[in-house]
Parts: sequence; C-alpha cells; structure tokens
Amino acid sequence: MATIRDVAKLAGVSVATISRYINKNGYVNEDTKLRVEQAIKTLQYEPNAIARGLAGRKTGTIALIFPDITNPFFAELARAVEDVARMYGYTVILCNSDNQADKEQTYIKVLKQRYVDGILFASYNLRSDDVEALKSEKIPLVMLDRAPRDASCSIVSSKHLEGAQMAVQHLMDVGCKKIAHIYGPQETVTGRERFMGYEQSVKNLPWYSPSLVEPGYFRVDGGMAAVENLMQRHPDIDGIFAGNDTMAVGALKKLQRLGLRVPDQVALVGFDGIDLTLIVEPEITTVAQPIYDMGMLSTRLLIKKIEGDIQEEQTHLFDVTLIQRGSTERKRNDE
Amino acid sequence: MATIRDVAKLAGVSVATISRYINKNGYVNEDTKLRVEQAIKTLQYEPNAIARGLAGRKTGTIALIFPDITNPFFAELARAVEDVARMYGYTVILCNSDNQADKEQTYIKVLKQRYVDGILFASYNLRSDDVEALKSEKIPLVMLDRAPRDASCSIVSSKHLEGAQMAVQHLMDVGCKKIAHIYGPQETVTGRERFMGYEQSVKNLPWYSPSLVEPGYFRVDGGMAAVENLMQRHPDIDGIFAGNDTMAVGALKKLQRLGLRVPDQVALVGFDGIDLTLIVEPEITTVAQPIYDMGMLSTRLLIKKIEGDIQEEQTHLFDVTLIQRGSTERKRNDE
DNA sequence: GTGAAAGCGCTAACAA
DNA sequence: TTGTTAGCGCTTTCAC
Repeated sequence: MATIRDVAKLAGVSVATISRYINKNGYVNEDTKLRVEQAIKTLQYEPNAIARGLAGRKTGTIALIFPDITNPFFAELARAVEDVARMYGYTVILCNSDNQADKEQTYIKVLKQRYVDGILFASYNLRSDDVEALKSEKIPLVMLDRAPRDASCSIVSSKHLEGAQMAVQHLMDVGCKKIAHIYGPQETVTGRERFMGYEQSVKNLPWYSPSLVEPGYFRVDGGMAAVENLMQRHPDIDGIFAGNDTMAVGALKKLQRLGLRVPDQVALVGFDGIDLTLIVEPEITTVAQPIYDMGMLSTRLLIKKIEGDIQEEQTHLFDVTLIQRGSTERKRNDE
Repeated sequence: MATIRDVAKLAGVSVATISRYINKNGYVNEDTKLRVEQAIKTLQYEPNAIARGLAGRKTGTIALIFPDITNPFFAELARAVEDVARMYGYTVILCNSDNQADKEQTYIKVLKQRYVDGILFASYNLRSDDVEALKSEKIPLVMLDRAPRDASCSIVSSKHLEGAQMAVQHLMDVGCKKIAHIYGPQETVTGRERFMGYEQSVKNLPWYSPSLVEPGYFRVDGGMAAVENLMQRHPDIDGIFAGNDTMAVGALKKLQRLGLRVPDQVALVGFDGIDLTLIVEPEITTVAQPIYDMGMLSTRLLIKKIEGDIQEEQTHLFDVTLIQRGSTERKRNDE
C-alpha cells in the first residue's frame, strides 16, 4: 500500500501538501492540486486511518452502546445509525451491554483506548459522573431515551407519556370498559413514562384498580405471563395497553391461547412500532416511534458534535403516532 | 491519560520493558515485573489501541459484513460474534451491505484503511479475486454460508440440502399429499440448496409438478404473495415448505387470511430457527440452524487465524434440527 | 534481562 | 503557497 510519502515523491511536493489536500484545509495551488490528484490516482493511495487517528486524534469511528442487537427495536436503530455513519465516512462499533453496568464501563474504557470519536448511548446505567468524565475528555455523547439526573447531555427521545395516553384513549374510543397495563422495567425511562401515561389516564375512572397492572419486562414471555395473571384477577378486562410491542405480541399469543378473541373480547395496543406487530394475526395496533429517524437524528447530532458544528447539548423529542390495526378494530364503536 | 513512557519513568525502566510486559513476549525479571505492575496500577495506565495498531499492525478489530442487521437471523449472528469478540478482547465493526456489491467493495476498502485484523463475511457478492486479494494482503477471512467458486477460504455453513429433505419428509409424515415450496433467492447458497433439497425429495412423486414452487425472496411479503399464487394454481396443496422462517411467517399470515386452517388444511415448515416462528399462533415448525453457535464458531475461527493459531482454510458444516411445532401438529397421522 | 533508537503513516505547527 | 520537522504512543530489532 502506498503511503503519503510515496504520493508526495511522485507529485514532487512535500507530505504536508498531500495532507492539506486530503484534509481540505490550508491552501493548495490549483496546479499542484492536479499533480497531487494524479499521483493519488496512479498509486491508488488510500490514507491510513490508524495513522491519522494517532496523529490527529480522529479515527472516524463511533460506538453504539445499547442493550441487545437481537431486540428488533435496537436492530432498527443500529441500522439507521450505521447508514448515516457510512454516509459521513464513519464506521460504527457495536456494543451489546445487556444493561449491565460493568459491561457498559468496560466498553467505555475500551472505546477510549481506541479513540472513538463519539458514543451513542442507549443503555440504562450511565451515571452522571460517567457523563462528566466523558465530557472532560471531550468525547461527544448522545443519549437515547435516557439521561442521568443532573447531568447535562444531548438527548434524543420521544413522547412516551403522551403516547401512552393516546393508547389508553384509543382503547376507550373503541369501547373498552376496563383497561389493564403491562408495564416495562421501571428503571427505564420508557417503562416509567409509559406507566405514568397509563396511570394518569385512568386513575380517576370508576373501574380503575391498582391491580390492573402487571410487569412484563419488555419480553414476549413476560407479556404472556402478565396476561395470565391479569385475566385471572380480572376476567372482565376488555382492553390491554402493553408498554412495548414485544410484550404486546406475548399478550396476544396468550389471549389467543386462552381462547379470547382479539379484538372483540379484548382489544390490544402496543408501543414502539416494530415490525413484529405486523407479522401476527391480527396485526397489533401500536404507538409508533419513528425509530429509524431517531437513529438518524442522533447520529447526525453526534457527528455534528464531533466535527465541532455544535457545542451546546440539545434535546430532541419526537412525536409518536398511533397506528390502528386489527387488534383494536372492532365491529362497533359501541356505547 | 498516562502513556507507556510515564509508566516506564515511574517504574524506573525503559519503555521496551513495559511493552514486553504488556504483550507478554520477551523476558522480564520478576522484580521489575512487580515494579511495572505497580506503576501501571498507580497511573491507571491503559495502552493506546491506536498506537499499537500503527506500530504493530494489530488493531484488535474485526468486521462483520452481512446484508442487514434488521434481519433477525443476522442479528442473532451478530450477537454471537460480538460476544465472542469481546471475550477475546476484540471489537466488532458493523457493516450492512444489503447484498450490494458496491457497498461490499467500499467496506472492504475502508476496513483495510482501518487495519481490521479480520473479516467475517456473510454477504453474497464476494468474488474469488476479492478473496485472493484479501489473502495476499494477509487479512484473515471467514465466510458464512457462501464461498466463491474456486477460491479456497474458510467456510462455516450448515446442512441446507439435508435440512430441506427433512422438512419435506416431515410434511409427508404428517400426511401431506401435495407439498409446495416457497424458495429464496437463487443467487444465494442457502436459497439454492434448500430448493434442491425439496426438488430431490419430491420430483419422482406422482403429484409433483414444477408449478408447485414460487419465489418468496426471503421476505414476509414474498411469502404472502407466494401462497396466494400457489393456492390459486393448486387449491389442493396441503403442505408448504418455506425456504426460510421469514417467508414461512408470511405464508402463515396469508393462509390464515384465506381462511385456511393451519395445520389441518395446510401444514407449514420453515427454515432457520429464528424466534419469529415462536411468536405467531400456531408456532411454526422449522428446520433450525444453530445460529448462535455458528456465529461463535466462525468468530473463534477468525480469531485463531488472526492470531496465527491456524493456517489452513477450514470448512465447518453444522447439523440442522427439525423442531416440530403447532404448524404441523395434526390430530391424526393418517393413511 | 534490559535499553536505545528507529520506525509505523500521518497531522500540524512553524518557517520560508 | 509550500516545505521542514517534531511528534502521536507503541512495537521491535539489535546491542549490551
């Protein structure tokens, strides 16, 4: 592989000129520019990214730390991140944290060693001193859906609380008289806010009872178990709002096994808008987040911070959309 | 951040000694070893991976090139790869190729610039000269489920042909009298071999007809469309073997919409063993590949090649397993 | 066993 | 505009 020195020699200039040309900073005369281009072409020169990293402290690498790539939500997010990164000439490092603090910490250490230019973080346990540490080392950071209290950092999220209220409202609109909630982990912003949205919507209604909620751990089996418990306690439940689509899928499966017709006997709404909701029958009504857009925006934000285009920490809140599907499509909008 | 020089100074030795200690090559006296350890600890020294890469040409990075992380099969694979890589101190770069040759080529270029230590390749278009090029540059490569003709390289795959025959046999065992096949892209090894397995199993049977196959493009909507066409041509089809689980899910959905009972009127088998088959009702019988194990093994293989533990190219063929579920669970095993 | 020193390929002052 | 040069932090001969 040709080096910058070879190019310089062939073009009859110094390496500094080549460097300037490549990085498009500093002046380069038009004539020499042409010679340089020629030389680069004939030698098929490709700058060495590692050497650039060492010399310039910019590696063109960003890291994506999140719970689990196997989760369709994060897979779609990762896809968006990678797409945008590629467009901007960045490469992305994949880090599955399983929401374990020690894994997150190890990653951060490793990533520093590798001079990653920035980190996109969507796992739970980052504390404000971690954020401060990264900040003091000038490593740009964008958080997805979570932020340590009293740490200022850039955040990309969406309207979970509002979305939860939309979900509940929709269930009432299609005639539900007793609506349960399967909630996600309360350590998570998403799990918490969606729970709150449900609670605020129903707590003053006559039929409300605290025993209408059940945890589902954001998992299919969790959703199934939750339905089992809920229906046992309240056989008259006729609407379920699941805190995410994965649990909604589990809920649907269990409802069908219990012989309950969806949506006629029990209507069901999920949250997130992942494709899983489309492959089951009936398809599941969901409060969709613009996952791909969120991934795109957060990556753009991160790259802008890396490249110094923005300094301040920004917060972006995306709107969510209720997508009505079979799981709430009842014959009659009764009452 | 402390550098190797700081450590050397504090320990009262030269940087060479520190380097030897870190890399565990060359002799280091027991006493000095202790002093070095002390120094490293007090300074919280972490070797700089970029500098090591430049000097030693080993970056501790491997790349995973495959079609799309959004595909559950590849997501699970990626998870395995990342898990193993982490265990061995490697970091993984994510590359979605969408099976486009140009993206693959661009990636290979970028990855070379970044001195990746090895590449795990599961996309379609790599040609034998690409393989040779990588080989001549001493970049270890492991291919998943595909290999350019007449290029020797390490391959990890599983028994697609045999698996397809198992699927068909199973359908016959549960009493199917007319079995169709929804096939995947014939440019892919997987699509081709599964098709061949089907063909070999049925071509001499009295009911066989070439119009019993239909493409499904490895996609949900493809599976749906295929079922529509197949059932129109042959309303008496009572068994379907889909070339992968994604198409099987689509097939199931369409069958249900057509009002056909699964498994009683039409039994259904997929291929791959992804979780999608578990979330639908009925659950789908599938020929499962050990996806996670395949990811683990191929990563281990790659790392061994990187670290010089093996030279020769190896081929690993995994067994597949028929997992029987609701989609083929008929009341009576008739005839 | 250990150290001195020459790079790895590039960037970025600073001079010219 | 362009060139000289000193690093970036580490590995690796080659002496001692």
